[in-house]
Amino acid sequence: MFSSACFFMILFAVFVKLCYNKREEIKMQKQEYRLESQESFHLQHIFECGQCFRWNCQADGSYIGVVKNAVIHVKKDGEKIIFKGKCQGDFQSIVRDYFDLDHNYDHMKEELAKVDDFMRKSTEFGQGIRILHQDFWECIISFIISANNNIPRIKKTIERISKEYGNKIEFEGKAFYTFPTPEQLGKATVEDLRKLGLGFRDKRVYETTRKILQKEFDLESVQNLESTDLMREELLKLDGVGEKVADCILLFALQKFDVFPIDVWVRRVMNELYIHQEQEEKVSRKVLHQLAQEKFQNLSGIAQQYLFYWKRETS
DNA sequence: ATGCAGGCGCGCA
DNA sequence: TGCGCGCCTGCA
Repeated sequence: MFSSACFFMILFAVFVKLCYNKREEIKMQKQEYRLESQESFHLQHIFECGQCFRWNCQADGSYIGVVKNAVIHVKKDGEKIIFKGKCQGDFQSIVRDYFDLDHNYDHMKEELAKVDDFMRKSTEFGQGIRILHQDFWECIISFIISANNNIPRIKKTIERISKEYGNKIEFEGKAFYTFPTPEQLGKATVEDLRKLGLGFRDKRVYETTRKILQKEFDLESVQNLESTDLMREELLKLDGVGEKVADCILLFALQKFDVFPIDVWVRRVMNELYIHQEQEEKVSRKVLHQLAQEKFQNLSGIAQQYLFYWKRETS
């Protein structure tokens, strides 16, 4: 009698546990979108210029990544670009928005090339770069994780978070996982995050998620603030978001092309080209921001991407 | 093996 | 306001 009661209790506990772990199943459709040609669109330039963490190169040089609730496989065939994917909603508009296809990069490169010879060279070198229009929430968490970290490890960590807390999508015979929503990530404790390899960033991610869930930081209203400075000010209130991370979020999620994120590489290249000082670390952020503003003006963020990619790939 | 990687937050002047 | 330092972890 007692043991059978025990048995049912255990069964019930297992059932509850299963329900708790069960994740939302989403109705997905396979889709395709083709472009006959597109200015400034080189896969390696786009995905390896350090702006994103969820794209992986395939054996044939194509890339697969997860964007919001979609899996996208993008491949170039000469001038043609073929996007295949699985998503809910309009695939074409997801692709056009994410790959920022309605901005003219040729025009921006022309403007930057006029600045000086360095910019002419770096825009030629990274000729196929585009600034991806990334999800605000995902971008916040991803760049908090990027602090004092390297790209392979950042990618691994984000992958683990998605696998643990996101939704599964089957595509081309493989499993992919969406980046968790704030609600989904909110299930993780600091200890859970530590186990996923976030290191000392665990508390920062936990605290930022909490602030967002409790609307101490409202994702919608911050995006609708009237100036970039006000948005930055709000971002800086988040745990783990300093100037560099805030600027990356503004550039990569909110398309603030005039924002100039300064990391060690950009510091290095700016010093090498424009400052010529032995102790590069000593040049203050303020001076570098002023310099960028003077030279690149409203295209500072774009310029940063070309410089970064150029420096990374040639040194 | 020790240092370092796409910083941040803290304590201290 | 502006510095210096410690920090998880994995990889060279």
